[in-house]
Amino acid sequence: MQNPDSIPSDLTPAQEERRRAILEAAERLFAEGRFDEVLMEDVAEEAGVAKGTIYRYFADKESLYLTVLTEGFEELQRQIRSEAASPDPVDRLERTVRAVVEYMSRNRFLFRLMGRDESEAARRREHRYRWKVQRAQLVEAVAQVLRYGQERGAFDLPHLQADAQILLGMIRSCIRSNEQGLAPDQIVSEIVRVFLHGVGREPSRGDES
Amino acid sequence: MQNPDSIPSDLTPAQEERRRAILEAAERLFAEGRFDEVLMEDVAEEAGVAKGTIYRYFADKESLYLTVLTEGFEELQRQIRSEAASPDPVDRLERTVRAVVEYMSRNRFLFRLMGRDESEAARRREHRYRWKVQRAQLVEAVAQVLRYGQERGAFDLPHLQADAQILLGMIRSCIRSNEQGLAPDQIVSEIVRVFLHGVGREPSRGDES
DNA sequence: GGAACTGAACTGACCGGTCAGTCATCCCAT
DNA sequence: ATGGGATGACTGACCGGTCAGTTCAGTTCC
Repeated sequence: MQNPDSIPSDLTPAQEERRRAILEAAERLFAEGRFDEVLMEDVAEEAGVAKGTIYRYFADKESLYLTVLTEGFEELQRQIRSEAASPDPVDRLERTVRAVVEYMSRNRFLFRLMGRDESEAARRREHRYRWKVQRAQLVEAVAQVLRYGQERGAFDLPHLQADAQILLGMIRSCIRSNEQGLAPDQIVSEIVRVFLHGVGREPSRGDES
Repeated sequence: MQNPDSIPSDLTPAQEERRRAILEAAERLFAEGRFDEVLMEDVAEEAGVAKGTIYRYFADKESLYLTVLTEGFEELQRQIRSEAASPDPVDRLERTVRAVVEYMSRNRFLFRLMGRDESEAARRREHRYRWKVQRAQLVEAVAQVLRYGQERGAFDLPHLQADAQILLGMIRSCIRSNEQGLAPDQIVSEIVRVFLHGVGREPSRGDES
């Protein structure tokens, strides 16, 4: 840990592969157990690597944990940004929601980790900060999509940041609840429906698509 | 822990008080740190009690943790049920949301813990089960309120359980994001607004209150 | 008087992190 | 081409610190 070269930044392909194996193992284990319940030995075994090797790629358990989070978020953000290119605001929203839903369904782990608070994720200042930034960027990516619609008069968002958070929260909850069926497409359309039109039926006017 | 009387079920008022002090201390600490970061010694100190005393009321750390969760949820459910008595569906919804928002703002800890997954909360089968039931009951309490509106034709909810989850998710996210101001009342009304009417502006009709 | 509590010391399991030794690979000298 | 030796990644038994949980002699409260 104190050894400065213990975390090399340029890796050979083979090393890259190992690093990835460790990260994926950690992902899986951290997703289904508490931090203290996940043993470095288990991570090593799951990754098909000796315990000591982990410490060649990550300074310590804490930083392994944080890296899992960070890289997951980065990937998700990339997905969102690459998907949100449609000119129609509603369409763009739908694509964004779909990107998040799909990513999170595929990576159940990140979905769980995402809900945990910064205090949970990282005790150390430096770590907590990275995590906070990460989260903020994700929210911002979503907010971007909403702002686009707002500027074109398609959405009405008095609290843009809060509304982006709300949308993410809706997705999160919906995926969690999805133990009772519902295909990804259904989830996406239900979320978009509620987010755009709400669940209220105006009794006065009888409008429904 | 192996001592069968170590967790007495009928307590004198003074003992009740002690138990509560321990629980509240644990609440605070678990809210701001990871399970493994919270030391029983700290809990004892925070509660103004000797470490050994904790073990007169709780079998072990795990069960203390679970009790914090469980009793918090029970309290929240009580709040919801007592608050949701208005005959008007929308009003009832709003009161429910307010109850949750207020409770969670007051008990930041529960808000955090609530987001954690069952696997996170409790490794042991027995515990995980209790926690799962707890969550389900909370969702059910909210779903109840929605169903009421549904039956009166005020809401349109194709996936009642999912929609209850969505609503809870919205609240959760909104409170989290609330580091940027927003009074509880604002939060409540924004959530209710989005949940009922959505953020979409129908460009065809120009209706807005 | 005795049950419950204190506080401080104690125990021992447990697990993060280490490091001496092993192994694979590559390179150069023959 | 080939052996041998240098380099550095990898291994896993081991170490040491940390805490959950216990114990106990003394105290407080009922």
